[in-house]
Amino acid sequence: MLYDPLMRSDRFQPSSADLMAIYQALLGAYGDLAWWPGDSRFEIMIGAVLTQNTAWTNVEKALGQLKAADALSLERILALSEAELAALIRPSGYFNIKADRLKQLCRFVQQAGGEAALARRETTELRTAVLAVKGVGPETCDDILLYAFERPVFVIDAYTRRLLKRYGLARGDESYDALRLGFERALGPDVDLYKAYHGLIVEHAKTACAVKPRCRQCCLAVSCPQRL
DNA sequence: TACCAGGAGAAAA
DNA sequence: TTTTCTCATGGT
Repeated sequence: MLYDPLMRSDRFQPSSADLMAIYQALLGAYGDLAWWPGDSRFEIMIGAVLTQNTAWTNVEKALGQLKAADALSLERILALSEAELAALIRPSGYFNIKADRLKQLCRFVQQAGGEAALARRETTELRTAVLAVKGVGPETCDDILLYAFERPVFVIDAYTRRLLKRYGLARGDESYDALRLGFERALGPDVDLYKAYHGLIVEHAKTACAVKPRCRQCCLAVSCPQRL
């Protein structure tokens, strides 16, 4: 289903067939990826904040420094001063802001009774609560819900917007929730599919130009001369 | 040297 | 309500 460029509404109602065709094309190109990288639910949550507007390679450095300092835990992060935490996550960029955001997230988890208590919450209630944490926007929230808590919430990022635009399925400026709900309605609640789909989109964005320098529709790299 | 990367919140218009 | 600005390191 192609969108009507003259229709200025916030609607995004793709067909399941269109979205699955893109998924199958990406799956065929990159295979079944083990994604998101992270050894624990807590590490995934921390990584979701650290990766905000930042390349994952820089996040890996920051996570490595947290591990080396034995600081990758709720208790240790809350015990560190903001300056100490900022120094450890420096490679991820925006370290002062992210140090505050990590502490906000850890305080929220602690006040909620821990990860296990959060895991018992119903998905909509959990999403509302996580979104209310200062420094956690919709993408970071949904990274956490999908990959850390395994809830059927589709993650929308800048790559996903470009992908939809290049395939002519969306304008690309629709609201976050319009795009998220469009995926969820078309695909049905499927945690494993959502995880794999988002992972493939990101993988494609990182490698497409090298693999298919002449691709016209799907290459997501900003540096690609075909980008829209 | 300049641009970009798995955003989010505050300030300004 | 919408747009613009700010935060910042590391790779290309």
